[in-house]
Amino acid sequence: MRVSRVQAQENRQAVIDAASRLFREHGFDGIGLKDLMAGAGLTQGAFYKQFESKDDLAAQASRRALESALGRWSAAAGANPEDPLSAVVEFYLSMGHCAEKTDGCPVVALGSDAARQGPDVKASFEAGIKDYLDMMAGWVGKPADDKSTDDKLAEGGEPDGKAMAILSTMVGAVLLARAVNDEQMSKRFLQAAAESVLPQSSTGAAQPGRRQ
Amino acid sequence: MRVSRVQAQENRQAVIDAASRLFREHGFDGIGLKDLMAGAGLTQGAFYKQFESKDDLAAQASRRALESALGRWSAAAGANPEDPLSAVVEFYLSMGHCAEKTDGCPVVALGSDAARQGPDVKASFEAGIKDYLDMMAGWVGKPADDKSTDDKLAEGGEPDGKAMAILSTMVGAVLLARAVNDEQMSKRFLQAAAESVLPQSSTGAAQPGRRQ
DNA sequence: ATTATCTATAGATCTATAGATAATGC
DNA sequence: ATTATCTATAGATCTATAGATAATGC
Repeated sequence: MRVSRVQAQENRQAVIDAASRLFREHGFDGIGLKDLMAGAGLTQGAFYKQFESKDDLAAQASRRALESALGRWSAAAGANPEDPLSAVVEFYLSMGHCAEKTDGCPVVALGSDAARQGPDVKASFEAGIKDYLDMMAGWVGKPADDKSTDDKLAEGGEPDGKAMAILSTMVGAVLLARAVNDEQMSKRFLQAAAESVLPQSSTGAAQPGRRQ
Repeated sequence: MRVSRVQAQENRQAVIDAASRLFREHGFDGIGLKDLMAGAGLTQGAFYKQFESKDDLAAQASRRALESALGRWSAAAGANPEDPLSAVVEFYLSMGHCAEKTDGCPVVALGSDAARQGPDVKASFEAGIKDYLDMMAGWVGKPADDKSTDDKLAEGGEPDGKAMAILSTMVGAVLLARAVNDEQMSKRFLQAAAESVLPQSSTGAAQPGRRQ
């Protein structure tokens, strides 16, 4: 039954990957160790050789989820280097992302839950959120600033307030859009948020004010 | 052991009140029927004479939490009739509200959870969110519009996009502020959001850019 | 007679641990 | 010899139900 050390490391990564999706789908309290391990094709008994506790896995999986989300931002931005912010906003504030709880933004899927977790999970979110902000900082406001959010906070200075406000609007809009039954209302939230953070351009979605 | 019908109705309301706070504190999956009933001084056995299921209570408690939150908006707005939006924003985007998970905004405390719930819970959130938007609609944009968000959606028209964007920013900022360990970062999120939704005025919080 | 609440319990599930197994790694 | 995973289980907790109790409401 024993596997090689290399295989054991691969198993560990597979559990973290599966958990990063399963937690987003069901919440930290909505899924048990048995199903988390089954998500990687293992049984519950192998859990405690790999992780200290469920909380430990929650922290690892949160970090993984945020990293994966940042990768999608990166991909969206790379597909439109002329206007990366618009590209990210268009993807993030879409009905597709709104419906995609399992693979979508972990801040929306687990933000309310994270607020109730211990410092390890919050540390994962904090690091991931700083990565979001650092990426956005290159797209809004003063373009020649390459300090990280961490550096700015350490200096007692300002992290990019504009990036923080835009991220808040995006996260809040998807959270609200997912909390209601009315799909039309969800669309309006996404559209209103997109118009608010990209005031100059049309948002690609249904034209505001147009009827058919 | 039996109590009067009047008392039974009071007990029911007490359970809903307690649950509206306990669910915000622990999440829908983070607290059981025993503790929910104990929150109103009752035992678990009385639950199913009062509610159909835990999901049923979740929907009732969500409605109650949203109503209570709207009451606090109303109170904040009434305390400053000259500028009700600023009054609400100042209260909502404060570190006090950020720390106050149990009695704070249910969209922030339970939004991620609500997205995973059934249509009854989402209906409670939808109704409460529409109430938020209707209240804000009087403070932003065209002032002479007294149509409800429901009426606007029914006509296929626009609910107030500005109100939706502001609400998204406020909700997202508190969600993000609560998901990180670093208190300084939390403050920055609240401040950045306040500056974004109230661009003209100073925000009462620490002066941006000032050091000591 | 009805019924709101109580105690008690069924049956499932949860986190965490214990001991067996079989393949790795020395 | 070590150890990653397995099966099995302890002990707690979960939702939901059953039956007892005692006060209400007719």
